[in-house]
Amino acid sequence: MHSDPVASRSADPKDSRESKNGGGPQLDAVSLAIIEQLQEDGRRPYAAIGKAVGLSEAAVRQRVQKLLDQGVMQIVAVTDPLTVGFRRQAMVGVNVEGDVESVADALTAMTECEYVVMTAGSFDLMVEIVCEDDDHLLEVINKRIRAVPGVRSTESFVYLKLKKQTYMWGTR
Amino acid sequence: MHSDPVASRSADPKDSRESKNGGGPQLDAVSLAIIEQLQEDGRRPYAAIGKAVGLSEAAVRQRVQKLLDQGVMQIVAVTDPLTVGFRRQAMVGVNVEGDVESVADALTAMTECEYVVMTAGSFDLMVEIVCEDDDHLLEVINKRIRAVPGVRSTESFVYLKLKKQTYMWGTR
DNA sequence: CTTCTGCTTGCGGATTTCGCAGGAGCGGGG
DNA sequence: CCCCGCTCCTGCGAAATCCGCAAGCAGAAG
Repeated sequence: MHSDPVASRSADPKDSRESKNGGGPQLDAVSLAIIEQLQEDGRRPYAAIGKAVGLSEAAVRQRVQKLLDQGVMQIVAVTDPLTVGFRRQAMVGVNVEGDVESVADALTAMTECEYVVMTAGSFDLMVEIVCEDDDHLLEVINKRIRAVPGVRSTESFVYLKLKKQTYMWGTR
Repeated sequence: MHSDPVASRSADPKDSRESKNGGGPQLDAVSLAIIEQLQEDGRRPYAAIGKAVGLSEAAVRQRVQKLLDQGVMQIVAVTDPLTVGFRRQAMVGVNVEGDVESVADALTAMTECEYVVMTAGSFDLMVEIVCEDDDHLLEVINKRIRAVPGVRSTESFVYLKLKKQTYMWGTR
């Protein structure tokens, strides 16, 4: 099917150039190297980073600040959700009739949706849900997600065990 | 003397039994609050965190260090993979015959697998793949994953657009 | 040629990090 | 009961880092 609503880049009025994915190009090798350093340790001092990538401390500071301001990267603490009290997670595949992007926006607005991605394949959207317990999960999937206009059907994959979760893009 | 923005540690030591899962060193309310601070800004100074959670700078430093050592949390830079040069991503559902965990371990060992989780539902495993281009993705899915002993079948969902990616567990 | 952008060096002061020396609270023996 | 070991917190200097600023330089673009 070619009428897929993938053509967001031309028709979407609020498609700003700073949008998260479409436009984040100009990343040279040095910025890449800086990001790699911060992926190993988000608190590494600027001077140490500068030594590693061949830049002065001030230059690293400026580039990191710009990367942060541009939203290209963020420095945050990440945890295993189970450890912080969220016991039920699930990946939900969603089939949509009509505009996929508007449905995606609606799901993005839900705090329980940690991860929303438009996909090709037998699902139009994949959504990761993080909840506190079974009741919470049930409510989100059956009441909230399926209530979104355009959602045709959903299929749920409840997490049994998280085996791997890394943040090492670019550190290969 | 500090006020008490968060519940005192004497709340209830065995708040709720949970450590059954993949490793839940009981986290009290103060550590939770510290994590929340660092989820907003991974570089926030210890003194500022201490002011927010009602602890001294040194105490915050020790607790953060312990959380890091225990692997409960990590402070890292996260980016949109598209921005750093990985143009093809996919979620892959895997069906397994035999021991699911051994297959999961094999997939975990692959650098291209960013995310591996055992699930209930029509897939036994869900795996997120991050690749540089189409050839790379094709090779990983068709040559490497399907070559793992015990893999019965796979279904791929190629990412078209990443809509949301947050790391705000506990910050609700 | 001029402008603009980005990097470097250098500087000083404010801030933060870090190690270490106590001290308080809490069970478990003797 | 008291002592001991343990854990966690606090306080305090010393060292390192962060941060803003200024002047000079080089390359790219107009």
